[in-house]
Formats: sequence, structure tokens, C-alpha cells
Amino acid sequence: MSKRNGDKKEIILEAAKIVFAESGYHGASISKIAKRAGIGDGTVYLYFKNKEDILITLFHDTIHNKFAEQVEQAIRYYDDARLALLELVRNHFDFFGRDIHLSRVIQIESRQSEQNVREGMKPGIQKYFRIIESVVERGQEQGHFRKDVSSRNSRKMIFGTLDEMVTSWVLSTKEYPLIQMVEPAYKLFIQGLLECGKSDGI
Amino acid sequence: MSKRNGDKKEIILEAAKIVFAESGYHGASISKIAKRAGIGDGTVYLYFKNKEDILITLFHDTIHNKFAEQVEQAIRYYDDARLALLELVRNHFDFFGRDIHLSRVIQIESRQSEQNVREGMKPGIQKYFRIIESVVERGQEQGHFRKDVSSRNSRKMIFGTLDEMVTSWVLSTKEYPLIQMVEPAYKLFIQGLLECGKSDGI
Amino acid sequence: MSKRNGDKKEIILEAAKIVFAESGYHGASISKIAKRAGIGDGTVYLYFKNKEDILITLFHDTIHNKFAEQVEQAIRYYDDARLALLELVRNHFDFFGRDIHLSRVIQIESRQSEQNVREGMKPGIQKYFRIIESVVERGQEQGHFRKDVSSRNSRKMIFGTLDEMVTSWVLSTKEYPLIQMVEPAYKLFIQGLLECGKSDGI
Amino acid sequence: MSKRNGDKKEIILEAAKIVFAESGYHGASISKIAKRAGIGDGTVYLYFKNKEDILITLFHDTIHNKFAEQVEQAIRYYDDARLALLELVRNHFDFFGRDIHLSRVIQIESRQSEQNVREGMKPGIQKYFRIIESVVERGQEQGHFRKDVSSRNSRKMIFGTLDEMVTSWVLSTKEYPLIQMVEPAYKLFIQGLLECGKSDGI
DNA sequence: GATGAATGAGAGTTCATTCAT
DNA sequence: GATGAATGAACTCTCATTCAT
Repeated sequence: MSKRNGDKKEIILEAAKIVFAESGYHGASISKIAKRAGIGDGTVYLYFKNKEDILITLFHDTIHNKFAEQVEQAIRYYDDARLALLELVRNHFDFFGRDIHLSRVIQIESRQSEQNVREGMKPGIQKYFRIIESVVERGQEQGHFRKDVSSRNSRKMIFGTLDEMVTSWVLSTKEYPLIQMVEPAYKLFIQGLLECGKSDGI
Repeated sequence: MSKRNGDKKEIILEAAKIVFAESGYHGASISKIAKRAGIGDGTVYLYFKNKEDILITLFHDTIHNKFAEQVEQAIRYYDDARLALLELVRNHFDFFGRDIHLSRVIQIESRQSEQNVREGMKPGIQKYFRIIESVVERGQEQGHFRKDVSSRNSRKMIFGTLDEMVTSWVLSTKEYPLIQMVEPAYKLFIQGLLECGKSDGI
Repeated sequence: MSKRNGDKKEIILEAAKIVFAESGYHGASISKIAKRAGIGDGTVYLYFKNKEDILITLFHDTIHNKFAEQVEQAIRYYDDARLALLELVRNHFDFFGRDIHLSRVIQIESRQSEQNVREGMKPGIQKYFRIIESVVERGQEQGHFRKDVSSRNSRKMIFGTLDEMVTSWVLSTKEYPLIQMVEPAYKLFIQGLLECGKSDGI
Repeated sequence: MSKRNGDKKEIILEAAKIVFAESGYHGASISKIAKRAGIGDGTVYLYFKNKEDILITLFHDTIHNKFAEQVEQAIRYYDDARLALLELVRNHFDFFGRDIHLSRVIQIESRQSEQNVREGMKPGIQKYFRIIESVVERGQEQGHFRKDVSSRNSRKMIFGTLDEMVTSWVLSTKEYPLIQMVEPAYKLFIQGLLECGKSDGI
């Protein structure tokens, strides 16, 4: 049955997520993944071409199909780009804050892979990049956001900051909830480092 | 002689840099590195404990001893934190823009490593983190930078943005000089996304 | 029904013939054979013990039951051993010239098998060997064929030559019809290499 | 030292010969070969690309470099093609009669290999083919051998017969020395099956 | 100090075979 | 009878590391 099939693929992905998070991408052998999934080594190859394929699928399912999709939906009904950006930031931290294993895989392990794999992860990230950039562009059109910095570069700041904050949290002891980063991140995006109303950027 | 010794160690590090950049960390075998360095495989083990050790040393030498050191020197004579930050940004892009192989290793390959290695790279990054944070704190004391965002979080934005911009450049076709990212990065840091004097962050 | 049963067995053998010919004995997986036969992998095991069994059956059916049988019938009504030999040669090339897939399996792939399999192919070949030898012996009794070479050795020449000619054809681009080898083979068998009436064998 | 290198390669080939002969090409694992050679598994890969490479080298060394070479030398000083042919036959059986393991590999196991391998064995066999054909052609020019059968076809008879006789001996209990096949083979080549001076080929 | 041949643990992967459905 | 998902033994091959020279 297709039900079954989906189930087993899901089971393998779930097991792989845990193993990748705990042993790292290169320390994760097919054998370990299979054992954790409670299946035979060979069975993995019925559902995935190889270890790369597992990581790519995990990444794509997560980032392209779930995360980027969810963000897109979440900001759909905000007209003001500033509010849309706030919602985007909230979603980012909310998503990664929910599943520490997943976050570890996405933030750390997925970057430990060959050219090959990174190629397979591109569509997912780029979908997210385009979402961020479109928010920035909307803000520029609305006259809220500066136009002397390209939306591409603004996106690099936004994504770079969010990414660094999540990575930092993943590698930390996680004493604070990730969601509490929404406020500082948003403030920095909007007004930068400047003391409000008091100072200028020289 | 320690002179000689230093020489050979340097030669190996230089070779490793190229091989890591071209083949990736996991695709780089000791054999390849030794061949490129023009020495025997076994000789590598006279200077390094293992492959991990090479990467850690390469990273530490570069980031802790050269890069962070150089940044520290460069901002030493700026009193105004805003100008110090500008100089820091300039140094960051200047440093990584000069050596594409090195940049690739630092931005991409060094993240493809085990817990172990990342542990060894910590001192270097943290030295740089502290430099950034001290600039921010100085700005706060001077009344230029906001105090409602911690220096730690501001640092995450600054480092995250710079890092993302370098990574983006490394993975691109490098048609633009990295140094031209100084201006957009600095602007975003200082005033964020807002249109100057026209808009507010809601 | 035995009819049905026979049908499916036949279908599997036919599929196996093609797959063996195209992928080689060792490159032919049960899975490939089943797919080609349009049945499930497991079904193969209802009709055959294993892959070896398929090859042995294919060989035996072909060589013992069809080919040797047909040759035996064909030479039955020739009294003169020389004419019987000619007919045997004609049959040999005719049979293998008709089915290139089969020829490939018999000439090439069936020799890529373990002791085991070769054991199972013996009865078929030996039946053919006995046919050849009996023709030679008849020729000796009739005073046509030499008696200073044993029928066993003469058979080795005859079979070795025919076999080499078929193999050669199978591995070639097959621009010539195999049947045209009847004449040179027969001539060489009968009078050997000597120029007729002119020369002696020293 | 190059001496050493040659030694170890030779040791592996010798071990492989025995293992191929005893377990068959497909039953021979690299592990078995290494164990028999008294070396580590990995060492095999310092000298050979893979199992195929071992068989190809074994075959080429034996057939192209030793056997065909030796035959070429042996017949060099015979002017009369009939005597050259006799010497060729003698050499063939002498060579294969000396080393039963080698014969088994050449006659049986080397035919159990993929397209790939057979391609690598071609140069060796074809060198031998050309030697046989050149003897036949010389005989034709001398007026001793028939011209109504091409040298190519005559070669197929000669090689096919010799090959079949060796195979037959290899698969037998080897109660007779292979060298005693020289006489019947030569007789059949020269005068075929006909009773001398008494009969005709119809 | 320098070498590089040798090692063997351990990875990925295939596929004949089984068995619950 | 028919299926094909699941299995796991067994294989090939790589490469960090050692050590006799």
C-alpha cells in the first residue's frame, strides 16, 4: 500500500534525523540509521538511493515543503512589510525552536556535506531567500525600507542574523527559549544599532 | 632547527588549505595533502596528530593568530565605536577577499567537521566574537548604540551578516569584489532597514 | 493445470534467456528476470530452486531436449558417415544461427558459472558428444575415416571447431550468416589443411 | 625498490591463480586472495585496481607475454609451415600441460568474466590468433595448405581443437599427459578425418 | 628526521532468498 | 498460486595510521 510505503520512508527520515543530530552527518552510518529505525540495512536502499539522498530529502521536505511553505502562508495576510517581517522572524524562531534535533541537522550537519548534497538543498533555501527578498521589496515600495541597499543584501543580513542566532542556540546549552530572540532580531533589522532618536550613523 | 620545523609545518598547512578547498574536508586524504606538499605521507604525522589537527591548526593560525589579531590592531586607534565598527567590517571583507582558498576552507569546509574539530576552532572564533562585542559595548557607553539589545545579540547580527555575505560570495562566481560589501553591511548595521528620517519601525 | 504451469515456466525461461544474453549470467538478477517475465520476484522460486537452476534448465531444455534430439533425428536416415557428418555440421550452425540470444547464453554466459552449474549441463553436452562420436565410429567402420585417431579425439576436433566458430560469430558483429560456415568446417574435417592431391602431411 | 614491487605483484598474481583455480573467478574474493598471498586486503589495491584487473593482468602476462611470445620464438626457425604447425601444437600442449592451475584459470575461469575483462584479454588471444594464421598463410604460399578455406577459418579449427582438447583435459581426472595430444591433433589438422589414400570426402 | 609500503577496520552497497499477505 | 517488501550476509574498496628502513 502507498500508506505503508509513506510510513516506512517517514520512519527512516525520523531515525536519520536523530542519528544525524547525535552522531553528525559523517558519523552516521546507514547501519546506525537502519538500527534506530528498527529495520534491516538493505531496506534503507528500497527508499533512498544512499545517505546523501536521505539528507537531501530530509532537508527538502523540511525546508522547502514545510518551513518555507508555512512562512509563506503566515505572512500572506500582512500588508505592511514591517509586520510581515516581524511575522517572518517569529516563524523562523518558532519553527527551529520546536525541534532541536531537526535544528541541529539543518544548522550544523547539513553543512557537513559534499557539493552534491548542497546542490540538492539549494531549491529549499532559495525558496526561503525569495520570500525574504519579496518582503524587503514590498517594504521598499511602501516607502518604509531603504532603497540604497539592495533587497539581496538586506536578505543576506536578515538570513545571516537569523541563521547565526539559531546556530548559536543549537550549540548552546539551550537555557533560553529560541522564541525570545524575536524581539532583538526584529529591532536590529528595523533600526539597526542606533540609539533611537539620539544618534546618527556618522 | 625550529626554523626548518616551522617551514615544513607551514608547507603542510599551505598544501592542506589548497586540498581542503578543492576536494572538501572529507575528500581530502592525508595522502593528497602530502603529495601536494611534496613530502611523504608519514611525514605529516611528525607535525600533526591527524587530519583534524591540521584543520584545527589551520583555522587557529588563521583566525586566532592572524585575522583576529589584525582586526584588533586595526580598530585600536579609533575612539568612536561607529568608526571602529566600520573598520572592523572593512577588515573582515578585506581579509577574506584576499584568499579565496582560505575563505572556502573557513566558510565551508571547516563546518564539515566533527564536534571535536569545532571544539578546537572555538578559541579563534570567540576571540573575534569578543572583539565585536567590545566594539558594541563601547558604542553603548558612548551613547551611540542602543542598549535595549544586548551586545551579545548585536554581535550575532553583525557576525551572522558578515559571515553570510562571505559565504554567499565564496559560493558565487565571484564576479564582484568582496570589499564592495562594506558599505551595505555597515549601513544595515547602523540604521537597519529603515528609510532614513522617513519611517519608523512600528 | 500442468498446462498453465508449463506456460509460466516457459515464460520465465524465455525471459531469463534474454536477460542472461543482455546482462550476462552474473549481471542477471532474479529481480531483472522476474520483471522481464512480468511476474513477481517470489514467483520465480515457485518454479525454480534458484538462479543456477534456471540456467541449468535452460541449457538442458535447449541442448539435451531440443538440439541434440534434432541432430539425432536429422542424421538418422544417412547411411554414409560422411554425409551424416555434413548434416550434423549443417544442423549445428543452423540451430545456433537462428537464435542469437540463445547462442550467446550457450556459448558465453553458461560458461560463467560455478562447478555446480557446469555439472548440471553435462548430460546435454555429453549426449551431443556421443552423437558426434557415433558418426565418427560409423565412418571408421565404413572404411572412410581414419582409425589411428580415436573417435574421442576426432570428436574433440569436430566439436572444438564448431564451438569456436559459433563463439567467434557470437562475439563478432554478425555480418555473415553463420550457416555459411558449413562448407569450410566440413572441408577441414574431411581433408584437413592439405592441398588436395598435391601435398602430403610429411 | 622496484625489485620488491615486482615481487609483491608476482606474489599476488600467484595467489590469485590458485584461488581462481580452486574457487572459481566469482567465488574468489579479494579477501581470499590476500589471505593466500599472506598480505592485508588493502595491499592488493596498491598493486591492482580490482579483481578484474588481477585476472586481466594474469591473463595478459601469461598469454600475451609468455605463451604467445614463446610460440613465436619456437616456430621462428622452421621454414616448412607443416613443421611450424607441428611445433606450435607441441608448444600449446606443453605450455598448458605444465601448470594445471594456470590452465584451469585460462580455460575455465577467465571465461566467467564480464565483457570488461574479456576486452582486456583480447590482445593476448589475438596475438596468438595472428601467429596461427600466419603459419597457415605460409603453408598456403608454399603450396602445402589448401587455399579454398581462408586462413581465418583454418585458424578457428586449429585453435578450437587445441582449446577443446585442453579444456577437456582440465576438466578430466588428468590421467593422461596433455602432451600426448600432439599427435592426434596434428594428424587431424593435416589430413582431417580421411583414411589415408583410401577414401575421399565425397 | 623522512619515508611510503603495508595494514585492517569499517563504510557503502547489492541481491538471492524468505514469508506474511 | 502469486506477490514484492524486507532482510542481512557478504562483498568491494578507501584511507588514517603505523613502523621498518
